[in-house]
Amino acid sequence: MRQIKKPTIRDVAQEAKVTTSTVSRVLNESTLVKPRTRQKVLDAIERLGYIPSKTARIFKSGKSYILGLVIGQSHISNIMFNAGFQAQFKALTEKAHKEGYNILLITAATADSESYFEVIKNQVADGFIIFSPSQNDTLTAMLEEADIPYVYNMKYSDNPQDRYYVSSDDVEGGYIAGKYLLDLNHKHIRFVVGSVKGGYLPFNADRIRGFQKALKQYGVPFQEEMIVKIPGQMDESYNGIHKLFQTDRPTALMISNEITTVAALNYFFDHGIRVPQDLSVIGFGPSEFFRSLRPNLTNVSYDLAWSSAKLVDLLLQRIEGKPVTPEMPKKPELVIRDSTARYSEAAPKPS
Amino acid sequence: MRQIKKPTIRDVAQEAKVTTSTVSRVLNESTLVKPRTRQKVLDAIERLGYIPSKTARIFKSGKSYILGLVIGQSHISNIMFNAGFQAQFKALTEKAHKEGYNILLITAATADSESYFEVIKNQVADGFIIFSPSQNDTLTAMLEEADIPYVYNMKYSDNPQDRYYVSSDDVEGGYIAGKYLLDLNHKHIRFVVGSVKGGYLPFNADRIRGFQKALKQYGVPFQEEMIVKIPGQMDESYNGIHKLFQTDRPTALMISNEITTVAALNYFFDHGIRVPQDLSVIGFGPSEFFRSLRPNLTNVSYDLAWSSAKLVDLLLQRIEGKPVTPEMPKKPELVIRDSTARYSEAAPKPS
DNA sequence: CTGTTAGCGCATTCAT
DNA sequence: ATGAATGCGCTAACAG
Repeated sequence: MRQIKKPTIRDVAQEAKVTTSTVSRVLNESTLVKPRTRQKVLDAIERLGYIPSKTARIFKSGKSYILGLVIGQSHISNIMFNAGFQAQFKALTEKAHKEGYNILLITAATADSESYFEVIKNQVADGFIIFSPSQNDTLTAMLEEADIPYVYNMKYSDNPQDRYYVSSDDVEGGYIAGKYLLDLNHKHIRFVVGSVKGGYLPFNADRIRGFQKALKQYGVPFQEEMIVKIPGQMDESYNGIHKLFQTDRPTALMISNEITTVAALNYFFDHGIRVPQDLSVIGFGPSEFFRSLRPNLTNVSYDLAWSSAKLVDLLLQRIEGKPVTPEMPKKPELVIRDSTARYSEAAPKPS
Repeated sequence: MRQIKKPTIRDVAQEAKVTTSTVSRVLNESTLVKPRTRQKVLDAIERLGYIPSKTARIFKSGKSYILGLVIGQSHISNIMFNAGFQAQFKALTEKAHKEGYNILLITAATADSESYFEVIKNQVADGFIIFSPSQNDTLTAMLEEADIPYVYNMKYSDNPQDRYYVSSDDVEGGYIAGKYLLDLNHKHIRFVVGSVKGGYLPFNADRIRGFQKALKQYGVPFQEEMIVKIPGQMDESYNGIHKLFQTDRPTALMISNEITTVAALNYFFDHGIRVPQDLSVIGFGPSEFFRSLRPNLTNVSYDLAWSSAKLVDLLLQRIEGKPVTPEMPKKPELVIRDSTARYSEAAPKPS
């Protein structure tokens, strides 16, 4: 029954008593193949169980209809359980499939330019969606040099030339969160963010900037200790929150990472800190996620489905060599739920 | 600076004043290329910015080092936010990368055999990891016929010949959960499971079987209403739990799906049903997930990292044509945490 | 140690 | 409407 070797287009041609050209024509639904010959070929294909070699087709056409999604290996564990990543990932794959592409998941050993480029250049894909490495200037240069289409999932440079990304307005995000808390009379606010090698990811830097803008507007002086760096994994976050609350008792918290948010809520649950009675909490990320938490969390809501779809569009434009139409960053919205309350001195304080 | 066309191995050969064979040899670090020529070639490569065509290499070698992960499009939304899937997915990609493979995410329009086969056969991948479609007998036959290496993520057949999967012992899972609740004096138990087209997924059927075994052992008669079918998405689950608790007040719940578990906990939070005081709850899935819930959930713990790695091993064995060594299903363990308590009449009942 | 030759499976000229 | 011939980029067998 089974062939020793998989049948090729030649076997089909022979079986159908035609040439490979004809077979190729019926495969590609070419114009004008006589119905009779066409049927002969189809029969032969059926009889042999012939499947055209995708590999050869890619080789010939130069198009794989594959989009590479590049992530640093060290990030993958953390990132995979992050609600924002999940939302992006889902939107990315759905959009890609809608456009006839599949997603190839690529991980680099580390999150630096060299490691990224090393894996990217050896991959079969028409273009790459890159989850930004720690530094990406050299990576960008290398990709340009090699003429490889790419897009980044976030703002990756301050050079206005570098506009191959779709972002949200993160300054606005930090601003509306801060402003809302200040409106609620909070002054003792802490902004919990992740940190990479002591610095901030660009979007966190922007959010902090927005937060500072709100503070200034309300005449509250910014102090360094308002920014609290806590790692983004569950246990480390829990410990980080613990450490914070041993020395400090803010009345409001902004948390830039979803996993840290869950860890914080768990910590508050475990230690009888009531949200929002004792503490107001604002999260950042996809709204559906915060809606599934208890208490329902007030959050700065990002439309990741939208930005992910735009990102794929952008990449496809680059692949097709079309001029790229940059997208305006979408403003995030504040969704007010049950985790934020007005601060007053009279409010019960945790012991 | 940039070439009109990407340089090929021929361009390099010309530039280095050697033949393509020699270039190929240095690319493949072949034995015995004179250091001097080797350096000449390397220089030429550097000068031209040459990158070997992965596509051509795949075409030649027939090996892509890509593993296809096949999911029904209708499932992808639900599956992506499911803790068990995430854990599998993460473990799968990490293991694949460790073995030098990348994961290509493939979605089929629907979850039936024809749709699955249609996308699979047109993909470039050395083998496929298939998240089981609703019915897979014909799919399996077609894959065998086409000589495509595949494995399923779960038991997909009762034919002992069909052993291309790695599973856990789900009968045991249902059994230990039921037994523990019975030990705690619960009799009014409900087992919440998903359902597909009115039937159960094989692993749920097994878990139910295990539950029945426990009941029998304790002399508690099984009744149909002990099994509650609730869809696996967040909102539908919430509504399903709501509906259940309007007509029924079990003292203990086993929940076969992680999202449904979260939805249920949210419902209990919203309606003042205390866990475990008013209701004991047992979840099924990866332990880390249930540990991140509040209250900390007692759960039947599956080692998805282990089974996923084994699954990749199995697939690689098939790809390499090695005889397949089937793996014994691993027994899940009951991890007792804070969501289960002994039942006594005196216990406070919700109003 | 290096060059010559052939061919992987397919699509695409160019003839007929 | 179909066949014959060519080549995509690379590797490998065979010479030399």
